[in-house]
Amino acid sequence: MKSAVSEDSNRRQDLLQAAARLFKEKGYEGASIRAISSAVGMRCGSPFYHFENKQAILYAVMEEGLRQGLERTEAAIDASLSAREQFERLVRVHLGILLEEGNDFIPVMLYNWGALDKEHRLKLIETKDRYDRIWADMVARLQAEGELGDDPKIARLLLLGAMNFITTWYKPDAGLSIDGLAQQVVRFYLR
Amino acid sequence: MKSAVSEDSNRRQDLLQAAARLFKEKGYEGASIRAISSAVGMRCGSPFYHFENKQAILYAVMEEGLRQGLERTEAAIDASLSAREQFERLVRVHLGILLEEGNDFIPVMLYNWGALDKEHRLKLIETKDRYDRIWADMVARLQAEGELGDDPKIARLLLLGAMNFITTWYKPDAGLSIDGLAQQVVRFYLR
DNA sequence: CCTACCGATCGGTAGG
DNA sequence: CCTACCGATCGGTAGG
Repeated sequence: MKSAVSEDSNRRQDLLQAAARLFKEKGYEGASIRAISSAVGMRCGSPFYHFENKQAILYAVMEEGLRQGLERTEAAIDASLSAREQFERLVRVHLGILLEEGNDFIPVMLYNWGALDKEHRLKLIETKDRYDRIWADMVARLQAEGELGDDPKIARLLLLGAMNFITTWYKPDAGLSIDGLAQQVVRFYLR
Repeated sequence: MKSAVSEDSNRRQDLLQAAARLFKEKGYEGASIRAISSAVGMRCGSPFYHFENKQAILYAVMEEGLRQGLERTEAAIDASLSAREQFERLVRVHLGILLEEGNDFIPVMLYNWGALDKEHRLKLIETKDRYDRIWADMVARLQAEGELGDDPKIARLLLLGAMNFITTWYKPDAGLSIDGLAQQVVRFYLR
């Protein structure tokens, strides 16, 4: 008897992981189905047993990223924490989502959003909004303590933008840990 | 008799502009030579009269961006300004380089750096470093007045990252001018 | 999931 | 800069 997670879904997950890594490295158009297939030891026709087409793979990568990211982020919320403590946690979790090994899903979403079909985009917006709301609340708490500039939308966008852009230059082996980076980010914004 | 700027270089410039716009919109791999050609009314073989290959177009786009950007940025430096005034000017210029219509060169560089050949990349690093030095000096001045977090490298990267990421969501027609945005950025960082 | 294959499109070239 | 073309690669499919 097979386990609850069937071998089929294992292979599907393998494809998703490989696709995420390659989409992040080379972009959606730059990563071919052949490259994704051979990264998991398949032939170039086989991914279409798991996904309808290449767009569906891109969509699944982003959906998986949002699912994982929202789960981790919501798990980091604790009403008993001070604003500063809560901020420290959210920053650390967000940087983990962006930079930890194997976490290529959200970077793919950030930098290949324009490659996704409009209909697929609409299906993700609701989840993205839940994300944004968490950060909007966080910014509101910090502003209530006089900690950030006064336009809440700009504050949120600049804050997240600064973190999101780290994806483009961060190298795991350059002597700067994600924990260290998270501390620096917090110290930069909350003095 | 022809003018100093020959028609040849006009067509080359047209190609560069169209390539920058399409690379920004669709990414390097997503924008075909055919699309770039037809955007300027050429046939698909003609760009190779002006450029050796597609990589050379990408390189030329980035080089043009750096050239224009550095020129504007250096022109904005004025030793008689206060740190805050200097910061306001640099932010405005940087946002202009990123967001003004027709300024697609630097965004292409920021988001397609990985698509450029290693040898080409090396040839641009010197100019990029001049850019970074200007901002490093700016950050040092602000820190000397106690205005930013204390790690200079992180401060520079987060500051520029927050601005650079604006490229991914800014829409010129959404009621937020670049001037207004620049003011918000300054107010966010220097309270 | 593989084999064998398809039409379309790609970057690039020769010759004018 | 166009015409006409090339080999390579692409996403995707039928049949098993």
